[in-house]
Amino acid sequence: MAASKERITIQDIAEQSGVSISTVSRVLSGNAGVTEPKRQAVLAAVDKLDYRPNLFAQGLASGQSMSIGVMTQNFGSAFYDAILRGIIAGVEKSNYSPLFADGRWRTDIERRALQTLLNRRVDALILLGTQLDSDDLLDLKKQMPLVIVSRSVAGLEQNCLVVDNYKASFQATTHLLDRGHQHIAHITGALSESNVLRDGAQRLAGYQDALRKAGIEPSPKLVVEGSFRSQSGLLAIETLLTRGKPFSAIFAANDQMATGARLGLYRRGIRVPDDVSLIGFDDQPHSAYMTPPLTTVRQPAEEMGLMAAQAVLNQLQGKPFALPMVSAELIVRESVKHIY
Amino acid sequence: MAASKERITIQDIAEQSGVSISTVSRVLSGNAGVTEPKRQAVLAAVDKLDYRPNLFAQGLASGQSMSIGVMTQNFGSAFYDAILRGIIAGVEKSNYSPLFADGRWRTDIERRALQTLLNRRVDALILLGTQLDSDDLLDLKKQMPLVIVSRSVAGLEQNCLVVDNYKASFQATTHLLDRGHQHIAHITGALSESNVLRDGAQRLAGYQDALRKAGIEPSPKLVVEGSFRSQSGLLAIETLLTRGKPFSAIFAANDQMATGARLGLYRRGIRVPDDVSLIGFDDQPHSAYMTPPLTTVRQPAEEMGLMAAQAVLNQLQGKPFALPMVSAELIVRESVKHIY
DNA sequence: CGAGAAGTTGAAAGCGTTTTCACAATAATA
DNA sequence: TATTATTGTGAAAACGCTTTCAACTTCTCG
Repeated sequence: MAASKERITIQDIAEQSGVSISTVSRVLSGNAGVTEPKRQAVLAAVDKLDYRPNLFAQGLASGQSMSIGVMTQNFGSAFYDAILRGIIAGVEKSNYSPLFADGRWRTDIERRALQTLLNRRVDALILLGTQLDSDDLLDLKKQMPLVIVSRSVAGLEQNCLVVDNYKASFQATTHLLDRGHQHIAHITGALSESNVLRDGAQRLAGYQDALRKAGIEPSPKLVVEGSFRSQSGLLAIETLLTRGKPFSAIFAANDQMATGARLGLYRRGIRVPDDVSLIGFDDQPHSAYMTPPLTTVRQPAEEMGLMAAQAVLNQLQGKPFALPMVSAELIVRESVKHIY
Repeated sequence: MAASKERITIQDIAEQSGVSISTVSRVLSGNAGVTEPKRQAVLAAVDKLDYRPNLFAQGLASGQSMSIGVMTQNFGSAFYDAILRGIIAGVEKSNYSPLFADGRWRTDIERRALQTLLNRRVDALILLGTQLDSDDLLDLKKQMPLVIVSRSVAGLEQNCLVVDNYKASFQATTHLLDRGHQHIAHITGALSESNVLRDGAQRLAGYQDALRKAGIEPSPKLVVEGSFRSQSGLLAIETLLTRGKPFSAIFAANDQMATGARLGLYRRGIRVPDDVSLIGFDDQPHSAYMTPPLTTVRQPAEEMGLMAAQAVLNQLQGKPFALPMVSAELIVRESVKHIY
């Protein structure tokens, strides 16, 4: 565990095993032939002295940092954190290690964080829900392997890993319809924020189209714009109630807002699911423990992280890679009532 | 934004400003006198060419990486993530940048992750709830500035930042007593896990002593050991109910278990707080949105991160530093009923 | 058996900084 | 004014690795 007193270098290994440092470097990097006996000798020395190459020296000499920059938007977001875990797992068995940064959903902060990553000479980049504009992204893409998760960028479709929000949302709404609900409200995610977060818009579209397909014309009175935050879910209930148009179910564009909505209903003494049914989106860890447990749409976040990591690794090795559109899955729990 | 085509080096700056690279280095690092005109010239060149020193070269030459290793135990834990955010904020204005790793509460994984950090030559370390044994930690402490958050280690008291679990727990229990509760159950955190997670034990002690102080002998039948996970909170309700000893309130050692317990009560048709009152610990973001909103103990996680960062930065500069025991605060919401 | 191809190897040249060293220039002291 | 400190400065030596280059072996094949 403890690093030895004196830093040992490639020179030490060379002496210990009676070869030149070039040879040591070669056996360690593996990209050149070395006769077996020398190879063994070097390996033995490495093992004996517990040698660990100096990454700075390696980086300086080779121009590679053996690290992959990963930009999240918020440490603490259940969805993104799960992706992070997936990325860690995916990168684990490679020689690369991830370098994290947090954009905190603010373009200026993200740009600064990106600079830090770039300064550290990351060899590749994984961007989660980035706010950067497409020009910057296209530029980055030219410089190094790139994967963008949870946002699709025109011209970079190859490099984007997104879930089919529309379809998932369509399904969730259909689930409600199948259970006999006719008057279904929707709390949207943030809609306006320029190019970002179009997740919200896609989910809204899925909801509307599902309704139409069932022969129901979506009513503007039943959709209220949220911000993906719990608070906005709470507020949405007030708005909905004030508008006075009755509804028997609510589909929230994410679990946080569903949670907020749930509290709003509780405050008004409206029972879930007896009086109003509720569906969320994301399947946050705690959603399974809500009262009642929340029916929601699960995005395979961890798997997505894994896929992103794999794709980046493949690019790094010049191998082909593909990022299919991943589909989400409805998790049926107890927040939806069957109406007869 | 985009890095220029050709990497520009200190050499370019030297030429552009008509001085030697030594001088450039000096004005940039600031630790040697340079006459004002040259200084200005260099700065101008740096600005003009948008020069950014190569961190590898710097690291190699100076032996410093200008990075601080930060080990968390789980991306996705509300408490730890908040600390992470605090650390980021605290380190932001310095020249250092954080390097994150995830120990996932598994000693072997943590050791490996630590090695990665060490290989990257971090200049200092912040360890959150580490599982490493004290010998390793003492060893690390000798090598570099170190701050350990949320765990106290014998011989390293100076370097540990912990919250007063005992006191907070005592207060939470007292709150229940003050509201007239006599039969208070406790769902503990993980107790047995060797040296780690003694948070659980401290919270248990606080609970017991508060009871005793009120003249109530704590009953073993009312405490059930949990694991800090939601699931164990759910199970605990079953255990408690099976034991048959009545209780009017539950104090869970964290919010996750409180959430689990809440679901358990819901399943049994036991109302909160009408039939049973509930208190948690941690004040997770979503706890404010539970039904009913959960009374809980808030640890100032983000502030703790800030303090940890500051302490590490001070150490790095050879300045004195201190890590006071931070105290938690009871957040009264709606999950506790006043019994008359 | 001999010529060229292929495989091994060490010396040495970077990679882009920081830092030591020696020297020159300036300021302070006598 | 002559000496001695003090500063400011560039050349050059690290820092620890990768990679090119050239030399030397060892194969292959006609």
